[in-house]
Amino acid sequence: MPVSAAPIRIILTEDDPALRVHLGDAIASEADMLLAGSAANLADGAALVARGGYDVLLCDLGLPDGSGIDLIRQSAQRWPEADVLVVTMFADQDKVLASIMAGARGYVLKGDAMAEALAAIRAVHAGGSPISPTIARQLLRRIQPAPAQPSPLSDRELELLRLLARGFSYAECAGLLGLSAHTVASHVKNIYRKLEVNSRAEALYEANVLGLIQP
Amino acid sequence: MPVSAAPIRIILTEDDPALRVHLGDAIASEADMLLAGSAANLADGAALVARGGYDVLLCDLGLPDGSGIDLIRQSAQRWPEADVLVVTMFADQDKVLASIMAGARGYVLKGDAMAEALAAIRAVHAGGSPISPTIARQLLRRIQPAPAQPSPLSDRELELLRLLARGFSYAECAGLLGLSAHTVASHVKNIYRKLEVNSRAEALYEANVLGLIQP
DNA sequence: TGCACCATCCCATGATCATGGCATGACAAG
DNA sequence: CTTGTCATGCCATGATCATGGGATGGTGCA
Repeated sequence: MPVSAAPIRIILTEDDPALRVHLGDAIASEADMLLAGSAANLADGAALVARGGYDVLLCDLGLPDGSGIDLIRQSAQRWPEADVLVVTMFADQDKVLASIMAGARGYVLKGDAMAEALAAIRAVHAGGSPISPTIARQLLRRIQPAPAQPSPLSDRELELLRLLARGFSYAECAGLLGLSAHTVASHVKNIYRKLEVNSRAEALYEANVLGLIQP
Repeated sequence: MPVSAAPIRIILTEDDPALRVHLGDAIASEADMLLAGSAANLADGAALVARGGYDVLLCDLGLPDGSGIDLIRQSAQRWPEADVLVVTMFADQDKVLASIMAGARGYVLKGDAMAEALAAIRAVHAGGSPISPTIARQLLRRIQPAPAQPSPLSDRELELLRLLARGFSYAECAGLLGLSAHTVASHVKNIYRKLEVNSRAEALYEANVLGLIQP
């Protein structure tokens, strides 16, 4: 008979006492879960995070002494293997997104049945990210390449710009492209004119803003 | 009595004849959907895409004359407002991810009930991205910041590096930071020594690789 | 106490950059 | 034919950068 898996150790930061107790009780009554800590504010939550020893952090955002997003960030930095679920309201899509950008891997909706919350905990611990298609769509917007703008630069100019971005001197670029250094300088003049800049760093910054080269 | 909404115009690229007909029939029999075109290979699919006039592209990946990923890319570039769903097998998680990176907004699983496919079409058309928590997790890995490496640079050095990245001269940086230009040059020497580089562009490149500054 | 790092500042100087000006030939579009 | 772009190439020159060398005072650690 194999030994049972270790319970999911959960810490909870939630300032609403009723919800904190309700969630805490629900977790404590699950055989595969363990309530490893509970906090009512950011400072106490931060102490729990600093101490470690948890698999999942449930984190409310509106805390009396600060934003739960900071706590999410701390957890993600300090314990990147630990999962974080935001405890939030349905209307708070922007906040969910901000939390995800800070390191959360899903959310638990206030007002949902406890069974939903427990399922989200199990899902995130199992390596998933329980998010809605709407949130997923917002995420896709952040990772899918934008439709290409027509580039103001010619292919040759882009080729040279990539070398400049690596830090090669004109002479080195010339060698790499099989040109004269004078030609490189001529291309640079054209590139800077088109991008309306006056230095390499400015050009690289602008090219990055315009999506012309990979950052 | 309000007029009914326009049907979802769907084009389909799928080389398996049985599945193409099956999907096509399912779509055509839905009151809110319209099969706007059907192709059995990449070239015909590309012609459908080029013609436009569709809201959702259903796209198989393994086509006899090339990869459906190219078609997805074309659709995303040419018609960024159109939605794309990959037609794929459950085991093809890597391909789903690659498709999503190319511009798809969800997937339809071969072998699933038609009702699932139709639901996915409606979901994506309604602005969602119907993806599993596992796929979502993989996506999060791409957008969430990696745990910060300890930076070799001091805060002051980082502050200066950000200004250098914008293209400010030493004199300008000095003015902005309330320092002497000599001090700026001294900081630059330290920055370049720590990053083991010899020019601003090299420093910026390296800083970007190390995640020290935002690209 | 000694050492390293941080932050600040300075000098001197060679190397590189940036840019105005010039040129040629090829190609495409009106 | 004219014009503009692209790709290539050159000259001259002032501005800026990069860097070796030097300095001070403050802080933290062994």
